[in-house]
Amino acid sequence: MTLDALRPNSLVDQATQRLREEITAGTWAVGTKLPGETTLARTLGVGRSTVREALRALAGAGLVQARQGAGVFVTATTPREDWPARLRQSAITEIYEVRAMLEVEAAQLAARRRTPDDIAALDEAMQQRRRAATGSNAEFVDADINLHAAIVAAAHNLLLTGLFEEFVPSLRRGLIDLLELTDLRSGDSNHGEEVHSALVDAVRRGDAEAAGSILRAELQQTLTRLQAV
Amino acid sequence: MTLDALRPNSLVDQATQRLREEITAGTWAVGTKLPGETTLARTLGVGRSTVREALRALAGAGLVQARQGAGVFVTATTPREDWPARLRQSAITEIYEVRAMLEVEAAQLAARRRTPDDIAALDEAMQQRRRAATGSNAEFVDADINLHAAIVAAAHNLLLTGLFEEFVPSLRRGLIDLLELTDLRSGDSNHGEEVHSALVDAVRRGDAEAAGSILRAELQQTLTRLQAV
DNA sequence: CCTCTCAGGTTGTCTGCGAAGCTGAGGTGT
DNA sequence: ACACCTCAGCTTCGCAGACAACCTGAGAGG
Repeated sequence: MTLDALRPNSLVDQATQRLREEITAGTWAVGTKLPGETTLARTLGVGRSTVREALRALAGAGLVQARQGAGVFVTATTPREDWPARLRQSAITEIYEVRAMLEVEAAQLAARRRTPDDIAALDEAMQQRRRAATGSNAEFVDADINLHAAIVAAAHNLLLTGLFEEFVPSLRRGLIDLLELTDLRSGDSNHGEEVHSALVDAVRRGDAEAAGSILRAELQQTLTRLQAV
Repeated sequence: MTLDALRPNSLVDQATQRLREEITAGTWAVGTKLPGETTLARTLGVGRSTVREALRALAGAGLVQARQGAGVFVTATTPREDWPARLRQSAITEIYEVRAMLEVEAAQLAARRRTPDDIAALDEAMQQRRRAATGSNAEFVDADINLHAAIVAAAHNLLLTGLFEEFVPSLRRGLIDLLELTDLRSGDSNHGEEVHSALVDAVRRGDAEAAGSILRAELQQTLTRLQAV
C-alpha cells in the first residue's frame, strides 16, 4: 500500500511541496533569493525548523542552495528527473524502441571506433553468452545484455554508455518476462547465436553498415514479439 | 568561483555526506532502518536538528524515507543520476552525437506515425523558424530546436520525448555558441531552410527513409562543424 | 490462539538562544 | 573624487529542551 506517499502527512512535506510548486511555477527566478526563514515560517504558518527542513529537502533535490549569512537561493526551477522511476513506469515497448535507436547507431560507431581492447571485450562477452545458454533465463538475459553493453561501450561515447546503463534494469525485466512468457529458448537455448556472432564480426571488420542493419533487424524482431505479448 | 561547492562547510552538509557515503557503501541495505536520530546525533557528534536536516536532504535526494514513530528507512543505495549536471559536463560533440542517434530514428518513426495534429504543429514550427530568421542567434536556435522537438513529438514515444527535452538546454548552448563563433548565418540568416522544409515534407508524405537520411545528413554536417570548432 | 492494552522508543514540531557570516550604508583617509 | 574601513542589521547555522503524534512489540486477558 503506497498510501503513505499520497497523503503529504508531515508539515515539512507540505511546506516542501508548496515551496517546490512555487519554484517550479517560476515565482522566484533562478538566482534570486527566497524570503528569510522566519518570513517563510510566518507565511506558511509553521515553525522555523520546519521551514529549515523543507529547504534542506529542496536542497537535496537540487532546487535551492543556502549560503550562510546571505540567504537561500534558487539554483534550478525544474526538479531533477527521476529517470529510473520514469523508466519503470514506461511501457516496455517504448523503452525497447528507444534502446533500439541508441544501439543501432552505437553499433555503427563501434564498427568505426573499436580498439583491440574493445574487440577482446566483445569476444569475451560472446563466450560468456554461449556459456549462459545452459543457464536460467535470467542468466542468459544478463549475458546477452552484457554483450550489447560491450558494443555500446565500443562506440566510445561516455554519455551514451551512461544512458544505456540507465536502461539496463528495465530491459532486463522486460526480456526475462518475454522469455518466461514465450518459450523462445525452448529447443534453441542459445537463441540468436548466429545473429550476435555476425554482429560482433561486423564490428571487428569495421563494417558499419552491416553492424547497423544486422542489429536493427534483430531488435526489430524482438520489438514485434514484445508488442505481440 | 565554485569554491563553495568544494568545502562541505556546514555541519549539516558534512553529516549528509557521511550518511550518504555509508548508504551508498551498503552499510545499511535497502529497507533497513537507520539508527535513531538521537543515536546518530551522538555518533556524528552533532545536535539532533542537524541530523534531522541531513536526513531531510537525503530524503530529498530519494535515498531515505522517514516514517513517524517507526524510524528512517533506506529506500535506495544509489543516488538519482543527475542527468542535467552530467549533460552540462559532457562534451557538446558527445551530446550532439547521441541526439543525432535519437532524432534520426525519431524522424523515421514520425513519418510512419504522424497525425494531422502533428503535421499542423510541424507547419507552425516551420513558420516560426522562418520568422526567427530575422532575430538573434538565440531566437533562431530556439525556433530551430522547437521544430526538431515537434518532429520527436510526432514519433509518439513519451520516453523519447522526455529524453529529448533533457537534451535541449545543452543543445541550445552548444548551437548558440556555434553560431556566434562560425558566422554561419551571415548572408544566409535562414540557414538550413531548404533542408528542414524537405524534412517536414518527407514526414508529411510518410516517407520514412527520406526523413531519416535528410536529417542524418544535416546533423552529421553540423556535428563535423562542431568538432572543427 | 486471538485480541487488546500499554510502555517504550521514534519521528514531528515549536521555541528560544547564541554563533558565524554576509551585505550595504556611511564614515574615513588619501 | 576615489578607495578603503567600520559596523549595524540582516541572514543562516547549530544546539537544547519540551511536548505531541505515532509505531512497535511484549504481555495481559479473553
